[in-house]
Amino acid sequence: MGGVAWTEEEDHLLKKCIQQYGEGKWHRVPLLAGLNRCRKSCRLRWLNYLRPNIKRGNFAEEEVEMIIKLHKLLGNRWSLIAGRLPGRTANDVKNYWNCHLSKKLNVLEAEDTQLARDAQVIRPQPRNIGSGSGKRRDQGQSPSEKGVQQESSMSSLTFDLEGHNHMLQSQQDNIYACLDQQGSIISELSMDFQLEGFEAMMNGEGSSSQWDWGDLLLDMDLYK
DNA sequence: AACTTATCCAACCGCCGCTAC
DNA sequence: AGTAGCGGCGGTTGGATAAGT
Repeated sequence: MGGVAWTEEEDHLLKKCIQQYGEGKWHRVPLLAGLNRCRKSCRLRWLNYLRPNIKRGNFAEEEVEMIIKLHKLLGNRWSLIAGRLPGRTANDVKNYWNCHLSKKLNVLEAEDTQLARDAQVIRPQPRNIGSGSGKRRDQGQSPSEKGVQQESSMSSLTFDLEGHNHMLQSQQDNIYACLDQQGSIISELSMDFQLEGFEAMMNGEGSSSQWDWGDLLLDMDLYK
């Protein structure tokens, strides 16, 4: 493997530790679990292998389609992509992409380039609403990812940041404009969390780590 | 059977943004 | 304002195994 493989005993110790103390505080896990591993190794082992409900084996056709679609929208944001594939880890998705799909992508991109000449795609503009839950990396991004972010940037609609209320009002205005652009498809979206999040935002409860405006806009893109 | 090449995937590495001090 | 520590992320590595010659 890429490093020193985990033994069954180490797995058992880590599981026991997580069950006892919960996730997080990874810097303490090696000590608490009695493992001679760094915090990152413990976290990775848990997230990619030991965590409950991890789906193993081949990717289903629907999953592959979803990965392709999400990658087109998000670029190499593996954790975000994996977040929408229940039971799959970011590492799994990344490995699958690198092994199976990256080659296919070149072919698809060539086709897309041809299609793009024939049809102009209209996308929602205010893509930087909300802070988002994930990290942002400017370095190490693929050209396609940078392209996605550039495409997603809202250069024409800048927020007046004088006051928080004003900003929230702007967010609402922009999302409504966005909904108009998308043909008001929000009412047809089937996934519960989207509606819950939307209602929560409308009720002034703010966004959570599970949901933000970016999620809504992404879902709208996926819905197309 | 022996060797080479390709593929898979677990683990590691370095960097980033956030937070607390 | 500066910085150390942390969690988290994407890119890369390298051993195991399968497939090909």
